[in-house]
Amino acid sequence: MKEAKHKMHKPHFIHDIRIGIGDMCKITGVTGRQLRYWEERGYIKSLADEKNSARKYSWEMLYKVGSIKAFIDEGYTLAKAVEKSELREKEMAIIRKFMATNMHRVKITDEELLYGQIDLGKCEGKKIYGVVDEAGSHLEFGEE
DNA sequence: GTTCTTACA
DNA sequence: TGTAAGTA
Repeated sequence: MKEAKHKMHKPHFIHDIRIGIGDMCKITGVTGRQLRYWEERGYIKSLADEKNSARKYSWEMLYKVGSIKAFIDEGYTLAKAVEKSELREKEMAIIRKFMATNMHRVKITDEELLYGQIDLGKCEGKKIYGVVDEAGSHLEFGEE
């Protein structure tokens, strides 16, 4: 009961989404020919449908295909696009881990422009804030 | 109608 | 990578 804790998703969660190749093409703009080739090269994976041999894709693959497609549209070759996509996903995983522990609170300063102040905790006694505003984004010390 | 594999341009 | 052919 406890080992499955992280797998206990409700049916409607995105992790249980299964997308057919047709929808994958419409959503990402990648052709079926490309999807089969990418899979053949080991860049992406698909789940074989129980009944026929039709492919089914997970939410993770939908995201990955979209990511690869974006890099290809930027001019990267398929191999480079996959490399960039996988690297970025790992970087994001690390960022999520960090934020899960260090992002104590986000104060929204402008809902329209999406500006805010992220409480990143303390470092050597000083409060640290990640600030996103009209100037872009930067770090600030909190006053104490 | 959709998807699959194979093969050719 | 696009497309055509013949299936399931």
